Amino acid sequence: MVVTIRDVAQIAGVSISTVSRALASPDKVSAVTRVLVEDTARTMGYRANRAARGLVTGRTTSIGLVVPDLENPFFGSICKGVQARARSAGYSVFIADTDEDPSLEDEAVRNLTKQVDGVIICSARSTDAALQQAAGDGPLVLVNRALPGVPSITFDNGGGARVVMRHLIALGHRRIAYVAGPVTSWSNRERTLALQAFAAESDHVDLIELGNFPPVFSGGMQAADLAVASGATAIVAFNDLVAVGVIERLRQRGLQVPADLSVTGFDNVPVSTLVWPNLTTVDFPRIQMGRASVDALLDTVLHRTSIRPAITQIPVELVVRQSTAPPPQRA
Amino acid sequence: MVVTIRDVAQIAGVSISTVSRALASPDKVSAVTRVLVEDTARTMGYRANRAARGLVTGRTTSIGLVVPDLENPFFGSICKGVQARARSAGYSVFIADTDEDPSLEDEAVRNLTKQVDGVIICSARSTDAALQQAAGDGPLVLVNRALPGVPSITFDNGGGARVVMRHLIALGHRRIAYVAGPVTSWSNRERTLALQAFAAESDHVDLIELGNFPPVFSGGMQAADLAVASGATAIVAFNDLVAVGVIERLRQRGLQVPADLSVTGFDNVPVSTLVWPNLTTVDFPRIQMGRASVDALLDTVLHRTSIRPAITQIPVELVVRQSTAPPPQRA
DNA sequence: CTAATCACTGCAAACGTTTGCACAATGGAC
DNA sequence: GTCCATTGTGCAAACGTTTGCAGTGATTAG
Repeated sequence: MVVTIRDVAQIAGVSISTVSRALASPDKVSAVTRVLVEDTARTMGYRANRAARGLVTGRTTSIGLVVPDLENPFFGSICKGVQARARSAGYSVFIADTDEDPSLEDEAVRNLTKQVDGVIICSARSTDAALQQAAGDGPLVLVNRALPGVPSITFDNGGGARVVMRHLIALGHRRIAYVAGPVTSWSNRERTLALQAFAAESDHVDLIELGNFPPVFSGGMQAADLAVASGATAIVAFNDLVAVGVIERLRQRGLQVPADLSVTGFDNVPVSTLVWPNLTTVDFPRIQMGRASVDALLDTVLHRTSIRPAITQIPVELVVRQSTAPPPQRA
Repeated sequence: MVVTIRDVAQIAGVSISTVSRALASPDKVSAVTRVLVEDTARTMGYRANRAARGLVTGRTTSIGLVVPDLENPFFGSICKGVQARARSAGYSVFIADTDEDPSLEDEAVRNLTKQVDGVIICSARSTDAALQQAAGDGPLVLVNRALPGVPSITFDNGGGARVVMRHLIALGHRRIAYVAGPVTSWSNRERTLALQAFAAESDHVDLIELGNFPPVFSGGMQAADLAVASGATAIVAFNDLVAVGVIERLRQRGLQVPADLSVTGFDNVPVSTLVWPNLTTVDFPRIQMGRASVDALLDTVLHRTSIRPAITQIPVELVVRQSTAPPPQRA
């Protein structure tokens, strides 16, 4: 039924060791046998059994990827990057969607750990302790979350927050409202701290924190009215979806963006160019991040680089579109 | 280092066969040994090596999922459904993103076939012949594409197209433009045929086919002007993204939706509620489709049901929102 | 009390590879 | 012509499981 290395060896008239070597490490056999074996294998449609190979080598040439929500385009992009890089390195990707549930996340990691060469956890919702534990059980890379002692790839959230503030202040805004994301979100914490710091060291700039909101459209709808009441002339939203929600609510109240208020987002997801006005936002190169995480993981796996579990920070950049403008002139 | 079944057996004071049976088929050992083994295994942190098990059983308890583009939320949802259902059945999911490239798709399928129990291909871009071939190499389920002789899960594209037409005609529209998707798209073909048929059998209804456009925002931008020139009062777009593009271009030209023209989409992706006006569209229950595809696959894998490679059709429904209204009164 | 059945457990083979080691053949240096 | 190094190949063990088969007691029927 299925063709094994034994069949190839028999047809080619060599031993199975030779077949194995011809295909895996071509420089260990003579040129003529290599060609012979390669041809035989190809015509017979032979593909090495991964389970058998994994059993003896102890490696699976596959990695695990854990994400909170595959439906969220933010994570979709990261998956895409991970998948592409993994393939080009000859690795396959196991995927696990945790539905934003920390306990499912822990379980997924535990399940994966023993059956892959390494695991990438994206925007981990789990506790530091659980992650430390997981890192001890096998190669692990954290994406979009930093944890000392564990290799981590993050976006420069602080830099993104600062460049947004600089942009708004340059436009002339002095009262700026922040619609924060979930308290449990690591990146929200990073952004909040950077916004506060930047506001504190700028003259005559007030940062108004409106509180924490769900990181989705409806969260923005909720926050918009608070922002208006606060007298802010610019609103920094936790992410693009929230920004879109804010804009929609302002529209309903008859307020114009950016004429009456400026609004910014984070992430630069596709929807930011589908709404009117197009969003000024901070681009997070997610595919690149996916790729970088695979590189970091394979680095650990292959070279056993337990030396420097570095925290890599990927630079981000401001994308200025139509949702920001100078504040309205005081009457 | 890593704990094997042998270690568990030794500590528990039983043979490895007993450990294996206690964990895999608990009814084959006595109650007391079962508990003993289970406890020992748990405290030792034993997890069976999948490769070893797969080697002897010939099954991997994992399935492969091939999608054209993980960044596309349409496929993200399907992945989510597949993943969830697979987990609850004890299966893991290998994922492969083909970047919309048919040859990458073929390769991905070939790579996966030998290392998983079955493969699900989502919106296959490959040729019928290649798919037939793949179906011969192992269990295969097609999603969002129908192929005789291969188990397929599809949306009721025809039904969706008809319900849109009925809605627009009921509103009073008589000149309806269709912005078609890629010629290579199976679902586009299905929708086109249904629209044509429905228009043909309705009195005084003209279906204006504007041609094929990229299934994205810019495709809608391109098509909008043609639609206006055609004198249509309603525009049926191939999908939601195209519909959003159409609306944006109409807005730029000072035309109001739905006052001047009605616009509809397909898919009901999240963005359809983020734009103004919210889109009237056809909801495609994608997560459900993902789940159904796993069920179909496991059906084939487990019960070896080569009897009826059925083509399952998932019903769809119209979601009426703000982008459709009666046509403007003739002056 | 004997024989037969039954429930439980252990032995050992098998799954398809990779790889350390041994061996054979070849070629070059002296 | 001898010796050594080099190159290429094969043998066989090992990886961690599952599972058919056989064996051991215990239980039950006669």
